[in-house]
Amino acid sequence: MTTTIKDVALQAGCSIKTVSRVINNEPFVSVQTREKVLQAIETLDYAPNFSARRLVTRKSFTIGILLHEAGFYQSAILSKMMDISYQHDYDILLQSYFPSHNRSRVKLAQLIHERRVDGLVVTPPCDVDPFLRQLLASADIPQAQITPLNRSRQTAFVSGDDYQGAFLMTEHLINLGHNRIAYLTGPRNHRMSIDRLYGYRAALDTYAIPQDRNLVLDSEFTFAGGYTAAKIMLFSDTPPSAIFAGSDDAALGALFAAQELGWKVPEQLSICGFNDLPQAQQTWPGLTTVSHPISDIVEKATFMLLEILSGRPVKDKQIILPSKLIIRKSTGRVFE
Amino acid sequence: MTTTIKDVALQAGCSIKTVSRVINNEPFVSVQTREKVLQAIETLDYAPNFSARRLVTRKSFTIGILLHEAGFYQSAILSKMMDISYQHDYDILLQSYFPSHNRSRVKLAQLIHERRVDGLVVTPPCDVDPFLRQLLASADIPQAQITPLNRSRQTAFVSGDDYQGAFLMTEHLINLGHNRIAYLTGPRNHRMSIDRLYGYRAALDTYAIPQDRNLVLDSEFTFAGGYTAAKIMLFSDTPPSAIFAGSDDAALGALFAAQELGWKVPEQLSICGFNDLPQAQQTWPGLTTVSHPISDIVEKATFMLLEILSGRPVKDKQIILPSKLIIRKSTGRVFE
DNA sequence: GCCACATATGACAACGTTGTCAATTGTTAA
DNA sequence: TTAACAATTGACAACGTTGTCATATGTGGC
Repeated sequence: MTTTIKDVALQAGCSIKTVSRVINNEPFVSVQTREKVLQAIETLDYAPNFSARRLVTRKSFTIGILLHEAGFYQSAILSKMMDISYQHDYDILLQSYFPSHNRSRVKLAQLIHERRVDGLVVTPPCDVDPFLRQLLASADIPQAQITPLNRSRQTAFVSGDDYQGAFLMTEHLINLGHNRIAYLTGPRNHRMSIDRLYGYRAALDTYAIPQDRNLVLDSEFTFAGGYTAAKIMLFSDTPPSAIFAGSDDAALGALFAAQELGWKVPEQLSICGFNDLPQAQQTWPGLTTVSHPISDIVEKATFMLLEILSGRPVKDKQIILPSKLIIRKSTGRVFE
Repeated sequence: MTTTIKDVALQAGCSIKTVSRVINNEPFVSVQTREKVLQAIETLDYAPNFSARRLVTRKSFTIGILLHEAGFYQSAILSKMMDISYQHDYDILLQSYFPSHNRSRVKLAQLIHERRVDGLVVTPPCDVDPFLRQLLASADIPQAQITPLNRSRQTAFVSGDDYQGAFLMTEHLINLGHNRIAYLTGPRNHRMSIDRLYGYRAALDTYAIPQDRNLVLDSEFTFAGGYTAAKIMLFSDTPPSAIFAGSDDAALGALFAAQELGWKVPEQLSICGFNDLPQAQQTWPGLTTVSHPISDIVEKATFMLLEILSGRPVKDKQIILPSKLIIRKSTGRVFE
């Protein structure tokens, strides 16, 4: 039998309501009484029952995090979220979401409906699923999105600046003397993939470098995608002198392909990516990339959600953080 | 106002208890009544309130997962756990644990005390902390450990075979002609680190290769640890012809160091690791390593926990899964 | 000495479910 | 026909909190 608030009240010689007041730091409890209650709590090793508390307050003190897959990007997100919620006494509930998977949708709808979570942090690429977007839009639950697919909605989000990052990177390559720069895209329905493509194109235009359709290859933001795309590029009659992959995963795949084929990086071929995953600096040569400040992004998004949950007004609900160039060893001057 | 069981009862023209019976699939409800109730649930879009249900059943239908850090290993664990709990209708609660961090301990104790989770999956390296071990041992809560530090206790666990894996790897190197094989350890208080060291030594003994103390270097199971240790080794007067790192992270660090110093892998130096992380095959040259079947381990551990939770007897509570050699390009014949 | 008002406390009703147990109905065996 | 028993149903009390409201108790101003 676990100890309840009644036991504490009995021990402290007061009513359960007074104990409740002490627990919740409510005013109007005399110092002596408070002391007695705290003493009793200590003695009895009492802890309030969350289910009861939740039942009556209609809050769960839990943040749900919607995850599609569990990769590096996601673990970086989780890591930061754990820190923040740890400090704010919120629990974190993991909820997997498989796009276009009916059971998944039903489960999420239940989660929201039953208020098992007070708020939701949505991670990419969950929101590629139109059903999910609709569900979230119509659901009456506080939410914050991390680098969402679609920015037109009214929901709160925090994102990196994909356009600017890609511009910077392309500019960096141009400054190194490259004028045949290949770009490996991600899925065309990912906003970030398109934004990066536009940034790449804008930089080319700015420096008056003609666009070459053959240098833009539709791919996936994965190791395998980058690997395959790079091989296609490198086997072509007029290979590029630099490959800019839209994600680090793809860049690592491209790097692997190049090394497998015996190309020297960066002497014969420059390769760069986007995101600055931990692997980017653990590979040889270190990968030049664009930092995507995921830790900041998650921190801001989670904090935003907590603010919304606590009822405080949030002034800026849509934040885009600037990108930064991270130059390592995988890019270099063009070698004639 | 959300719909409750009362609304459903009213709509279906029966008592709340009968509705409860239908929800919980209890017997002794006539087909007609069940039908009416289901109809009402459908119409009203009703979902039971978890807090109320938890309060009365004293169960939370939630599995807690204790994590120290959120790295790759951990995200592999989460990924699998999400799958399984998804299928079994359990929620997953993330709980961070920072060893020798007092607040962390208090929070965990509360979590258990308040029964916010029905059971706990403990991931490494949380249990290096003696306080945690004591807390878990004295806590009356079902738990399953993943590759625990200490196997002497009565708790359920699933682990890989570290000794055998290291033996196989060392044997592989010996068969390639190596007789100066360095081994980079992990922390000495990690059982797995020691087990792997013993496996390495046993293989040397089996093939009558003299042990050389200078070839065993105390390190960390991290990229930085492997990097530093490899540099020390490679700068020595009598460098090894092969470096066996006790973890893939360390092996990747060693590989980076070797490449930075201009050593050709595997022509001049063989490098191998342990765990078969995804990066192991995304680096060039691909890393020879020992598979640590983390997915199976987590599946078995989680399943075990669910069995315990459901009250079914678990026959084998301590499982050690065999390791397997994964040969890639980072190891080769000794080059004279 | 008394009123007004802030401080301090408790009795009791929620919250929405499941568990207990009694009551009703239907069915089978003697 | 009736006893025995299974199937079906519901009334009501938990579960352990917090919210509401009423009731003390002190305290300062007149």
